[in-house]
Formats: sequence, C-alpha cells, structure tokens
Amino acid sequence: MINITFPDGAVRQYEQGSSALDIARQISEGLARKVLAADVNNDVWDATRPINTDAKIKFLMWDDDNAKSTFWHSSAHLMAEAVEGMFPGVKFWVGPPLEKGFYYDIDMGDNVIGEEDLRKLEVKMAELAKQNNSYIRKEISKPDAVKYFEEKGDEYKLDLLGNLNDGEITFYTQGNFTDLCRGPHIPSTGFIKGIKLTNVSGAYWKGDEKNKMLTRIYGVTFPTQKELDEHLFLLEEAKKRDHRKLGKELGIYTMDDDIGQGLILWMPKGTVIIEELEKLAKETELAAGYKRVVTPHIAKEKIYLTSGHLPYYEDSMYPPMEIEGTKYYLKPMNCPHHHKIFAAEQHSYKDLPLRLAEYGTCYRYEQSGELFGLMRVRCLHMNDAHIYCAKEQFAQEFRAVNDMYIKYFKIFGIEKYVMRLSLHDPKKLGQKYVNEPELWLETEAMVRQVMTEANIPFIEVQDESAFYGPKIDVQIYSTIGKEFTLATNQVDFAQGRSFKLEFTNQNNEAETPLIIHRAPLGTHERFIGFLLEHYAGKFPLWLAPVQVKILPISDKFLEYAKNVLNKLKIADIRVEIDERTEKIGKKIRDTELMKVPYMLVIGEREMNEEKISIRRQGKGDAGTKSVDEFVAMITEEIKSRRIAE
RNA sequence: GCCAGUGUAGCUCAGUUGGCCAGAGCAGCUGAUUUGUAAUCAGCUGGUCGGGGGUUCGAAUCCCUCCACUGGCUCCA
Repeated sequence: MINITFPDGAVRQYEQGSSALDIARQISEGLARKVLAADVNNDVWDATRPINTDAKIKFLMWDDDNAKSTFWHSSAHLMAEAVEGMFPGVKFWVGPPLEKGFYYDIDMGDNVIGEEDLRKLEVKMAELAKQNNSYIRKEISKPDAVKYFEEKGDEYKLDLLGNLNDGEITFYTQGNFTDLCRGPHIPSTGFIKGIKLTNVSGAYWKGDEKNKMLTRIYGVTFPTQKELDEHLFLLEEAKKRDHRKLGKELGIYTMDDDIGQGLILWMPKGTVIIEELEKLAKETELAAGYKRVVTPHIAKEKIYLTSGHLPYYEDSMYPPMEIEGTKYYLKPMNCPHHHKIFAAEQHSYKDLPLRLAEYGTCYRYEQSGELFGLMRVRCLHMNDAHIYCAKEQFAQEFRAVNDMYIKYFKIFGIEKYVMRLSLHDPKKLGQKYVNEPELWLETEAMVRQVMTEANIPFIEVQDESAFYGPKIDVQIYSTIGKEFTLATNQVDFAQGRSFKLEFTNQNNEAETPLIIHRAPLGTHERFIGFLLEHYAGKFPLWLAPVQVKILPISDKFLEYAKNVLNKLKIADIRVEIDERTEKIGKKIRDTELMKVPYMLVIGEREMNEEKISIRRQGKGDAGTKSVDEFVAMITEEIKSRRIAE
C-alpha cells in the first residue's frame, strides 16, 4: 500500500501501482471522466501512470494550465496520426503545446499540404478521437529506441535521441501512431472533441534559417465543440480590433505600392495623433531636464563603422548612396548623430547628465516577410533620447527613465505589459555582443539593482540585449497575439568609448560617460498601432483626431450650428460639422462608426434655447448644455488627458 | 529572405466544370426629401479582374513569371 496525500492535506492508502485515474475512479466516476493528467509530487504525469511510492497528488482538469498543455500535446499526437495515415512516409520533428493550441513540425517529403487537406485531416482526427484509443506509455532502452527509428529511417527522431540518455526515454502510442515523447498525455483520444486546424506554414528545422524548412501545422482543440466555437468567435472579435483594419476604417494611415513596402503615409487624422503624442513627449521631457535637438536623416559610412552598427546590421540598412566617392546611409538609429552633438562641445562633470532628445526619423530595411502593419515598418519615428552621465549618476537616471515609462503608461491606461531585462549571451561575446565580459556583468547588475530597488516586477531573458549593453524592454501583445517591444531603456558602455566621448571629472581627469538610450513611447508607428488596438479605435478625447462632430438636424439650423462650430474652434477643439442633407439617424450612425467622442445634435429646440444636445460615442444621449458649459467640460477632459471610463 | 495561401470598382465581397457587353451592397455624383439620437428614396458615374508573358477559337477562371498582401519561420540596433 502507498500513502497518497491530497491537496487538502488528507492522506489515504491505495494499492501500490494505482494510477491517479484509478484513485479518481474510487472517489467518483464523474471525477474520473474529467481528469486529464495528474500532478504527482510536483511533476505532471499521465493520469494512467502507475504510482509506486507515497506521493502527493492533485488531479488536473481542463481548468488547469498544465492539463491544457497536456491536452494540446496529445492533440498534436492525434494530428500526427492523422497526417501519417493520409501521407505515409512523412517524418515528424516535434509537436509541442502552445499557449492556445499546438503545432507539429513535419517533413512532408514531396507532399504539399493545403487548406483542403486541413479540413480532411480534421475529419480524420475526429474519427480517430472517436475510437477513444488510450495513450500508452512505454519505457524503452536507448539502443532499442535508436534501432526503431533507424529501421523507420527517421533522422529527426534519431537527432532527438542523440541528446537523451538511456533510462529517460519513453515512447507513447495511441492507435497506430508511436512517437518518441517525454509525455505526459491525456488518458485517451476520446477527450478531444472540438478540433480545428488553423493554418499551415513553413518553419526552419531547429529554428535555423540555414536548415531545411519543415511544414508546421497549427491547430487547437477543446473538450467540447461549444468551447471551440467560443474560441473561434473570440478570434473573430479580436480581428475587428486589428490596427490594420481600424487604421484603414478610421483614416489613420495608408500605404502605397508606388511609395514602397513598410513606408507609412500618415493621413491627416493619424497626424493629429502624432502631434498630440509629440506634445506630450516634449512637455514630459522638458520637465525632466531634456534638451531637444534635430539631426539629418543621413550620415556617412564612417560613422556607422565607428558606432559598430554597420558590421552588425548592414543587411537591415538601406544600401548606401554614393556621391563623389563617399557613401551615405539612411540612419537606422539616432545615436551616432546625438553622440556627435555631445562631442561638439567640451563637457565638465557639472554639465552631466546631458539629455538629448529628438523624435528621430530612422530607416531600417526589414526583410519583406517581417513587415507587419504599423508594428514593423521600414521608416520609423522614434521617441528617442540619449542620456550621457557619469557612472555614479547612472542608477538615478535609469530609474528616472523607468518612472517616466510608468507615468506614460498610466496616462494611456496601459496595464498589460511585461518589463523584460534583456541580457547578453556570454557565448556570443565578440560576435553579437561587444567583447567586454566584465562590463556586461557590471552593467547588468546595475540595471537589475535599479529595478529591484524600484520594486518594479521584471523577467530576465538571455541573449536579447543590444550589442552595446543590457536593456529593459517593455513587451506588449497585439490583439492577434503577437508580442512586440513597445518601449526600451538601454545601457550603453561601449559607444562612449568608440566615439571618444569625454567629460572632465572632479579630479580633472578625462572620463567616458555611460549612455542611456531610451524610447518610452517607442516609435509613432508601433505606438499608434498599439493604441489603435488598445482603445479599439476609441481614442481618449485628447488624442481623438476629431473630438466633436456637430450634427444639424436639417439645414435650417446650419447657421446656428456654424456659430457653435466657431466657438469650439476658438477654444482649440478639433471640431467638424456634418452639412449633408441626411437624416439625423444617418449622421449619428456615421459619426458613431468613426468613433468621434462627442456629437452635438442641433435642431429647433437647441437653436431657440441657445443650447446644444450632447451625445457621447457609444453611450447615447447625454443631455443638454450651453456651449460655454460644454467647452469648459471638454477642455478640462482634454487638458487632463483623461481616459473615458 | 524562406514555406503556404490570397489579389475582381474607393471599401466589403459574388462570379458554376474557361463561353454572350464582369455583378451586388456601401461610398461618390445628381435630383427629390428638411428630417430629433445607429442606415430616406430615385437615377448616374466608376473595373484593361495586381503587372507582364503564355496555352486556347475564346481566359477573371488554366500555366509561367514578377509585385503586393495574409498566416507562420528566421530577424528586430
């Protein structure tokens, strides 16, 4: 007998070799029907795996993340079985679960898989699921495993086996499909009910673009069809918030083949947002002791050799223009230009920190397949600044930048983000990262300390830093689930020396400043792309391209409406009037769809009483006020940059 | 850049196995309507079916190629 401890602390005895599923069954059949996996001594196990020692267990059901992962991983195996049935001879790489769903990477040989094949595979999977085959775990010796896959001629699984030791190798079989797999799996295929294969794509083997491209099939499954339908419905809803769709519908930006890929044309409405953001940045930076500068869009080749960017990033820079034997590049970042401004004057420690700010226009030749709406473009406007400071000033400056981020995020109501401390990778010193092992560790420790002292939650990630130093990235997610860096705060211990930047310290010695690169509002492109999705197009009043739309009920009231228009214009409110001879219902509908925050309905009553009727976007009729009262109300809302609740 | 898919009026989309002058709704224009909180009615304009090449008596439809977009992969100073 073994002692099993349950989450509530209760201890009960079971026969040795009982599985979690056996135990669940003894409690109730209903429970057993829901158990997908089990947590055994803090490891996730197959619910069917025999337990031979005393253990602490917890049943994992659909509401548990580990159970979901197990479910989706088992679904990947089910899909593999269907694929193998339909395309005999294909070879499998790996099929992990994702946050929502799963994929399997497959070498399809000469087979091409299309949309129709996915539908057929779904049907096949449903058939296999109905057979309710058990997932059977089998421990196997390494030589036997190698032999199995050698006979099969499967170089991929043999590659995986190369990294595994004898004694830790298991096979899982369900129906006609056997796979090398660590597990765990759900008890049987019958749990899988709602099945959707979402898309096919290519994926390089082991994620290396020099390797062969495998076929990756993505899918998602649920224990019921209803949950699948709900999931698909949510996806559809999310698509409505896609900044590319909203950007077009609301007239924010456009792109044109004749201009070029990834080059954004900001339309008047988008430009209003840009200017409001810049106004905010300027106010904030002025208050924080920044000085503004303006620099050209191009520079000679030499400067990018000095900065060290050219060898690292030549492929993603626009090719140079050669004039009279000199090569000029479009600037991919603003740092070298700012460094030269620092270098133009002599500096004493008393001048530091020197903070140079610019909304800089940069050009990066991103690979065509990487371009993505406003989030990944080739011409970008960066909320850039470089802070030159002495080492002992670093902590305070870095912290001030973080505080600025948080202040901004509060203004925009951005709550869902992750601060990421991006570190170097010691293995890539001298290649991807400047070869200064001690400085790396020192600056990374400095950043870590600032974050910890400021009590800001963050995660640490290796091999994500800039080549010149560690950084804090703010990660956000687009509505369709892609992750992006919204803002960045970077330490640079390398470029100060490359550019021979110096200041004279208290001891009358030349000292190289540390540089902080920061862009709390990221780029206009990515930030506005994010805001479009964040607000679902319903910008707060201070950002709204059109703040107020005047809707006369008929053109008999046009003159009075124009009076109102002028009063609002004098108060610096972005206001338009709908002069069309349409019915009021139509005018309201169109204005609602354009997500204009305030609508002023003007008819006979308003004209006679010298008032206006207010309608708030999405909220309906909001009563009557005098023009002056209304102006006072919304001026306050604009000035405070309030987010409407 | 790589894999797969898509590309029809300003926008959203129809267009059977290749076959008469390529369709609809919205938008736009013109006219009528002068309207009270999410779509008034009528008429009209508008497309070398992404570009180029080919197969065919005949191509939006089949093939090749280039371009762009979409979903991934790789990348993101």
